[in-house]
Amino acid sequence: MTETFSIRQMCDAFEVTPRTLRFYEQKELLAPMRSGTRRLYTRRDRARLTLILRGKRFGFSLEDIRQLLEIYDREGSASQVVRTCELAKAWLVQMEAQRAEMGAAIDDLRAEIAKGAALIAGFQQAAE
Amino acid sequence: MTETFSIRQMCDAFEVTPRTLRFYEQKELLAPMRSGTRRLYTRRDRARLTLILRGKRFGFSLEDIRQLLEIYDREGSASQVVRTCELAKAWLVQMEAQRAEMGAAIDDLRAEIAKGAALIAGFQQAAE
DNA sequence: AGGGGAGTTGACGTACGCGTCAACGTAACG
DNA sequence: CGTTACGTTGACGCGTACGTCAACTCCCCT
Repeated sequence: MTETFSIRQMCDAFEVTPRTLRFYEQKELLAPMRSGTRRLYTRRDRARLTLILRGKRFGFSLEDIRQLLEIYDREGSASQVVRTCELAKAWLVQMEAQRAEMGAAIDDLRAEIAKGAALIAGFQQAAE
Repeated sequence: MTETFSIRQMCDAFEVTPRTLRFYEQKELLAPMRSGTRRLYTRRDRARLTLILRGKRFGFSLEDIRQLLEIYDREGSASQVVRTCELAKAWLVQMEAQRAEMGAAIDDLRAEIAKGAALIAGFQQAAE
């Protein structure tokens, strides 16, 4: 039931190269099991990789993402959980700010498109 | 009234180094005027730099951003404007997708924080 | 005239995120 | 038993985005 993936299956599923997966492992973002020397990726590894690729799309560094992943690793003492929770809240603030800025950028771009559309309409009018 | 900035004033205003501004210029993201050999940054350059730094925060490459900046450069023939407008719309789709994904990531993180808070509440209960 | 301070152009160095070999292991198939 | 396929560990290379000198030019000020 713990369906495991080979490195190739992971690559096909997530559109990354083996090099990338090994690199993430070296950077301690992933820690797949081994069957002999071969890597076996579990559901947990797939969840982590999803978060890694998502983080990258937002422009976070792998080191940033490594911190973030710790938040999703439910383990540790009470004080550890408290610390992690604080860290998570800090991330939340960051991400909400970025989302807001993205909204502003989208509005700007929309306005620019509207200006362009108006220009085009002008051209067509002139051509009639 | 075309208040221009020296390179140092730009750096202080945007928290970047001279090297960064010269690098952006070399990559044709900026094209400040010159007074002799010295760079003079106009309002237009400041607007562009704002867009550049914003784009970087979203994880876009400088080459991506160079494309984006063309959209904000209102100049050219009818067909040029049409082409630019199409490009802008493609960007809009991309950015809206990224914003949506950011929303999902934020929700995930919020849920994780809630789980942590529940755990902490449990610890406190046990300590009473 | 001399000395600062700000700016300029190379040129080399560096951190990050992988790409790309080479050389080897090993499990399976005919 | 050979070979074919898949996987492994180094090790070096490369593109991006700058940092960090060095060496020189201006311009201003006393």
